[in-house]
Amino acid sequence: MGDGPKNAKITLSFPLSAAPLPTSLTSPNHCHSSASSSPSPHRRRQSSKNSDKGSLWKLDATMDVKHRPFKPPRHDSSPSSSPSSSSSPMTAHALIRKDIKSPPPLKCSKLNSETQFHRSPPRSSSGSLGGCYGGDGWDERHRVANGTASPSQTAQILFSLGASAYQRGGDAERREKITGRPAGKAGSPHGPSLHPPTLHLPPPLPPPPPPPSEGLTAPPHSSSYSPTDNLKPELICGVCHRLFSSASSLTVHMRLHRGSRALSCRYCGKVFIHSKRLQSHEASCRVPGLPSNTRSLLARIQGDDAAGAELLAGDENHFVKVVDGNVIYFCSVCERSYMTLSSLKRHSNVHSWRRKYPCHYCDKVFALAEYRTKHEVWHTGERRYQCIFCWDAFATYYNLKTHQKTIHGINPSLISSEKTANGGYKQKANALKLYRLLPMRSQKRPYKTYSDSLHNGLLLPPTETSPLSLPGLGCGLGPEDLMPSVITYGHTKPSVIVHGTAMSSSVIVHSNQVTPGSDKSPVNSPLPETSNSQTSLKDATEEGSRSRQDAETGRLFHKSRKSHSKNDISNSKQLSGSVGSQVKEAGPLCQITVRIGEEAIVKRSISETDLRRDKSLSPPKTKVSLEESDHDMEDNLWRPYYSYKPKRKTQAHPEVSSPPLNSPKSPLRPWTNGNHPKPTEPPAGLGGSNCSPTRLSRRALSRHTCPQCHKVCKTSSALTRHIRRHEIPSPLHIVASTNSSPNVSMTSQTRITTAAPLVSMTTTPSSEGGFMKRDGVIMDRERQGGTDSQPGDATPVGYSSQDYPLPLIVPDTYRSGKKQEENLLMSSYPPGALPFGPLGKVMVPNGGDLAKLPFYSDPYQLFYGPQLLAYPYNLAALPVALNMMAPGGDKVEPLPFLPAIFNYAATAGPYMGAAPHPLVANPGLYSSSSGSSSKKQRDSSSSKP
DNA sequence: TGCTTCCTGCCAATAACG
DNA sequence: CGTTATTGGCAGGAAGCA
Repeated sequence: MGDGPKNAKITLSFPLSAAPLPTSLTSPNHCHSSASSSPSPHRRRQSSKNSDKGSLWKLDATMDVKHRPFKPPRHDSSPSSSPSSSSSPMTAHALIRKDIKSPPPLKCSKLNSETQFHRSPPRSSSGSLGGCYGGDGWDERHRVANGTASPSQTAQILFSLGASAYQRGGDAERREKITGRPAGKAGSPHGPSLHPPTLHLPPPLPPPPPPPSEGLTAPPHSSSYSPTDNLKPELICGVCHRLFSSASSLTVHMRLHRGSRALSCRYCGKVFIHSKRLQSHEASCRVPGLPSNTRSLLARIQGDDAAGAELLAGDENHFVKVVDGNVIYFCSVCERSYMTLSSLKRHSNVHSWRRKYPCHYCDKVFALAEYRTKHEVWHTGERRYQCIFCWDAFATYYNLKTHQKTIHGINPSLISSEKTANGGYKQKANALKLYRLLPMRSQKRPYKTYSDSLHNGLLLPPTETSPLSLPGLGCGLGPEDLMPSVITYGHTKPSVIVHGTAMSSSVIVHSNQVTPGSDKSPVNSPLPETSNSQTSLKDATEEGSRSRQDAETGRLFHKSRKSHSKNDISNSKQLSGSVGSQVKEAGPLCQITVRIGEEAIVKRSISETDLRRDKSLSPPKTKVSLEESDHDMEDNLWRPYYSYKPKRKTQAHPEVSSPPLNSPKSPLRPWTNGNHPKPTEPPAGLGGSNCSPTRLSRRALSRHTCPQCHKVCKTSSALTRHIRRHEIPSPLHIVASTNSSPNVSMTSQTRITTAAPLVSMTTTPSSEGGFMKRDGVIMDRERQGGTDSQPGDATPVGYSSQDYPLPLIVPDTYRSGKKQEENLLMSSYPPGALPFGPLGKVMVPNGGDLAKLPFYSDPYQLFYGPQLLAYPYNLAALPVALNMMAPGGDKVEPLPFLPAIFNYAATAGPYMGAAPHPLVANPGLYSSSSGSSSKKQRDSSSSKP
């Protein structure tokens, strides 16, 4: 029974980082886990390579793993070998911990089931019923085949059971699952040591009685019936032979066989025998806009109730679960778990690409702003990591660390901070830093406006619902098909990626056949000048932003589409060219991306089904994102960092898609039922859904709808304020509007410009050299955009506010007033832009050693002299030397910055003349940014639903 | 092996809403 | 004006790639 081990292992592995898990653990949990948890697609994905081996994983486990670290382990029955693969922080024991949590090993399975009911009362019941215990179904279906189910089998089965199974109202099978689960577990061949025979529960039942019409869910407490219970013969269900301790219980149970629909969930079809449980379930199940696939996930996860988790509300993009008092957010697409909602949302973009972050210096595009920022460092040559021992500055933390290890023999990581199990960073109080992080030279980009993000979606006109046939895919993707996230990797080059918007999850289909012709088809989309290719690329990347705008503008936008600038037209042409006919018929809710090499480029998006609902609105069927054709670019040119290539450890799991596919369409959203005005946001679509789902879900149902963008506000005042925002033209907006036809209410240009009001702030100065020289390209673009504004040229328009190229050196006026510290530091920067070489690297004027050239000018020095850290370095004294901690004593407390003590000013040398350096004058500015607990709380609180 | 990219908890700044 | 949501940066290790 390789199963046991495999299972255990798998369970442990956790999605995030996971290295492939060794498959050698067996654990009772395993049973438990396998049973209670649903196979995580994600996990499977990870182990996809191993999938054969079977990757049964337990969602719970995953969660636990990630979160447990923060808590003291309850149990550490480390299955011996916790395989703890080095790579993954979570080790087997973590998993086990959870699984084993309460019950002794022997009772494991049984207890679990019981506990689950006890722990989370209402839900638990449903959860358990929900099929957490896949084991049964598994049992039924596959045990037969093998006599034992391998983890992989189990995983598959569980997974395949998917939403549909749950939603459709249980059938006998489901029921069996539930009831039989323990048995299945127990019966499991591998019931390892942890899984003692005692676990053998009475075989759930004789072959499933004719399933009641409704589909039964196992009685919540079914599992609780232990063989040991004294059961009266008369209390045996005549249908399924289940034993009951009381007549009332039996009576309730019989409802199942009667198949009364009255006790089935209106939203997911789950059947309950207790009305209270049903009510409780419905309350949680009734999440507006919750897509079916998410529901299925929820359902599966509910099974985890056994583990003491309680499922909370969620949205299209995620679902929430409470485990041991911790709120955990799960990505609906890959089921990764996150401690904070913000982390989850950030992650979600990886699937949706709702927002794209193009490098301003090359054609790379990133899914996270941070990635781009880091990447751009290589273009700018900025060295922000400064060694406190030798003052050398490095571009990356890695370089710094390497330097300190090799040159100074110090590993800064040893004394700085700690990581969380999920890979997150947790700052230690009084953490020491053996380096200084110099302020960013380049101006931070302004935060994007909410509205923009909210409407990121793409918004294409409602295209018809006609199925999207992707050439190459050989299949038509109907709306429904697209709903679930399907990820197919075909690695040929150009391929099409479809992002399903319906569920926030992205549907990605890489097809080889996608048509070179269509894609690149020069014919259709003659890509004009290559010179524009870049810009167009950026535009393309910014498509999301535009889309957002579009969404905001709503129908207006659609109406105006026809009057779009050439740019759009050309784009559309390109699109049509690229995507070809298939796109035309694209189903709703999706976004089509052309993939080049391993990467994806969003070619265009398709509007949400919402639009479908209101066909009258239906504008153009597809919105074309501007896009450059691939043919211009080679793989090298366009390489979004975030590759869709299946990664070992992450990425969307293929499986996920399937269940949802089959699953009935998600229930209509609240507004779909009636004639409500559509919620402004693109309904949840790729873009829409992703856009601040939370906010939307909370506030979307109000009545105050913006006529312009259909945004819904709760109060009239809010609406008024919102409308005012539409009325306030930004400088760029004005410019754009002047260029565009006055009659065009909203062109893509204007939309874009409005989206980037802040840009104007930066661009204005740009004329005065705000941009670095190496930004010449960008400047040109901008210029074009501002003056020429050729329809076809993407120019600045293509950038959403946050993506708009910004000068590396920003006028003070543009800086946030809060950035006093940075301002002070920035003031010490050498004026003007640094010269850059052909490769975007900083050039050393006299041919000096770049590595030794301080990125920052002299005035920007360390305030503590290296003499304080003479070799051999006395790390123990470092805290004191750095004036970060009080010497000696049990209590180590941070000290106020006391430059006088170390005579920093003297050692630091002259600063900008006689005047002391700002930091010297105001040491408080240097105080570390140790987070305040209050903030923490705030964050945590905010993250909680 | 060296280096880049990815990841995620935490936090600060900012935007939007009530 | 207070609250809440969003955005993006940082840390620093893991994963991935050449």
